[in-house]
Amino acid sequence: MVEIARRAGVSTTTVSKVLNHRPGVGEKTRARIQRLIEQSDYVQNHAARHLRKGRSGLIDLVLMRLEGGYDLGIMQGVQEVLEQSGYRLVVFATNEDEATERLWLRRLLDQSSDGVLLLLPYERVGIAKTLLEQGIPFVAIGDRNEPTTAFPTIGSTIWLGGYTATEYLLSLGHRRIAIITGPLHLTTSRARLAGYREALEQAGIPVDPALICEGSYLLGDGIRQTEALLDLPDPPTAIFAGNDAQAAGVYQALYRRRIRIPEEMSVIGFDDVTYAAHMAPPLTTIRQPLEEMGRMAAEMLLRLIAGQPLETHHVELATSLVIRESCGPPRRGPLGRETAS
Amino acid sequence: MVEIARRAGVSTTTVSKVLNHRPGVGEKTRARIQRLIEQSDYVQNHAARHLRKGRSGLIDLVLMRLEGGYDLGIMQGVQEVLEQSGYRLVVFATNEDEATERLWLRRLLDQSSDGVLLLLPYERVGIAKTLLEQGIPFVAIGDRNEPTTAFPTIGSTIWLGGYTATEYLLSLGHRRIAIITGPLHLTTSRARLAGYREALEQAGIPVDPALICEGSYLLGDGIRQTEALLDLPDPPTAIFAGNDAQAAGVYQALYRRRIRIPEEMSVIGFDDVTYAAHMAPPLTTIRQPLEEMGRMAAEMLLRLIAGQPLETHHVELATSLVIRESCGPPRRGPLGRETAS
DNA sequence: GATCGTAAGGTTAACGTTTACTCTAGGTTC
DNA sequence: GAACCTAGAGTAAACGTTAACCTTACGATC
Repeated sequence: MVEIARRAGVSTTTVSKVLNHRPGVGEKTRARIQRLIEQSDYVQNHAARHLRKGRSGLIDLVLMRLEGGYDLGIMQGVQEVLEQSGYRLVVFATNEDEATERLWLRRLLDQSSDGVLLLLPYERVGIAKTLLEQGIPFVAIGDRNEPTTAFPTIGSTIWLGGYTATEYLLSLGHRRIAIITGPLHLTTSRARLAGYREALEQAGIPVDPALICEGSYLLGDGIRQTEALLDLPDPPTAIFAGNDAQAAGVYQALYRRRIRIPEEMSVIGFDDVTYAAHMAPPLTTIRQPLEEMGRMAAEMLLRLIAGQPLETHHVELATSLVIRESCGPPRRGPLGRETAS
Repeated sequence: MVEIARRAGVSTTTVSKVLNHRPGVGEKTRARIQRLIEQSDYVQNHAARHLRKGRSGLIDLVLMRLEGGYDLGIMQGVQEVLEQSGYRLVVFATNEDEATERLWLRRLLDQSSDGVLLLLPYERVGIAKTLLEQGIPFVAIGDRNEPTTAFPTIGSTIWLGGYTATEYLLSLGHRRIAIITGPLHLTTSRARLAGYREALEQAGIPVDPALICEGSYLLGDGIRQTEALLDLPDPPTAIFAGNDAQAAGVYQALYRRRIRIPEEMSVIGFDDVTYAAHMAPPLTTIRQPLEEMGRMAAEMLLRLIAGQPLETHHVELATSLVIRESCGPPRRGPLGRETAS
């Protein structure tokens, strides 16, 4: 910069003014400096600007684990917005480890982040509280375990999703519908379950506790719980998986026993991650608009950082039913080990 | 920091020495300052250190697109290493767009990155060249289109993978083996194909050009090309997909026609991404040790940044055959639309 | 023609650290 | 006991940029 100033025969102040599009520079001088800047391969030093202006141009996204489902959809949305805004995205995975969380939090406080996107349904070390105290702008994505208005949140209509999924299965004629939930200490899991119950009750069907299984949103749970369900004396005709990963597990377990989808068993998922459409058969699922959630969260955060007021502190996007090919009318009769042809 | 210095009755210099574990401070003073630091919630300002020391503590990972397959495996490995080292991971997707690439490159030059991991098989704007010129440490992951020794590269034995996959199918008795490659302008795609050819030739089987389809590593290509293959007068008994995403496409196309895997068609993939094991049936595939590649790349980069010499500039990790359930002996007779029972 | 306003540009300090260098006091060596 | 060394601590400059404030000159206004 000094170099440019020298070459233009002006002070660095003037160059800085040009660079930052601030007034106080004559038209001719501005043009001349502008040209010089473009000719040289000068790039503003990030650290110095950061130090001086107090903005790092970085946004942290914290999540538990890079998994390629839910998280990836969100990340794509976030990335899209940030790319345009000039902010850079820092990704951090806590691995659900307390020490790692603490480490990250400590590092965050060095003012190297302008804002944070929290993709954690719950946390161990009071991240939200700390961020609030430190006045670091942040937005939480996905329903938080503690409903709060203290900070902005982006969610989706989970309860309704659970209701819709169940209602859809009912409409196909199913009466014995199993659900494999997420961990029930998470509100978001309980919301799905509540929607499921509500739909059943409205249809006048008693809720059978044997058909409610708890998973932890992992594929393995889908496998395990499906096997348990199949071993029931009166197995369900449809399975509602708490997320698409678990639905993939259901597929796998059914495949093992050579039970066909949807002829012998209907399966519905939740999330509509990228691979849901790619499963065989393509998975019918409740769509959460993940990318859009990511986009909105990023946009809200940017507004927060810019000090602009938010219209609402909690945005809830609509879930929707995506009908593909994994659900059909219930089978008649028991599950045969050999498929009826 | 000033505050701490004041409270300890010393100069900031001394505090700085303590913080950076440098000599020149008495044992007692050091302990006293140490205690004060721990008591206060002081965190070193990132920007100032960055400015002074010239290190940002940031590493950029550039990729074309967040996809959740190959890229995710690598990212996980990278993330793991960086987390421990104290570096933060900045993720950037070029979307294969020239303007976006250029934008990123320009931003990178503001010295806000200590190093770069390049997850691009090819690029539009000479990223590698620029990084080289600017002396920014970087490591390329995955085979580059231009074989080079100018910068360090992490790859895997792709050719051998292609060979092994084909050989495995041959060993099962297949004679008509199709391959759906990646874009043939990429060396890495051609390497798979070359391995395939070699295996066939060694087995004395003529290469049938009709069985070689070009895809672009996307699921859709798997679907499209499989359909083309099935419409052949003499369709193959096995399909070798250039990557697992394409294999998923193959699954989908086969599902549509109710062709069973592996009874009527064997499918083998490439990469062994997370979801390969979760497909139904679980996908037999050539494993690239993605996480390890990510880890190694990150470690090499850190060493580069630290100015330590590298043992080798090109590391090639071994691919391996992961046998799951998508391959079996070839079917006898033609493909029936109705499955033979 | 004196006064004022304004636009263009410069001076200087500051952002929070680190580091090269300096100073001081106390101990060691002959 | 003088010369020298060393450890502990401090001073001040520097990293590259920005912003508050100041200066100058020129034109407009009455």
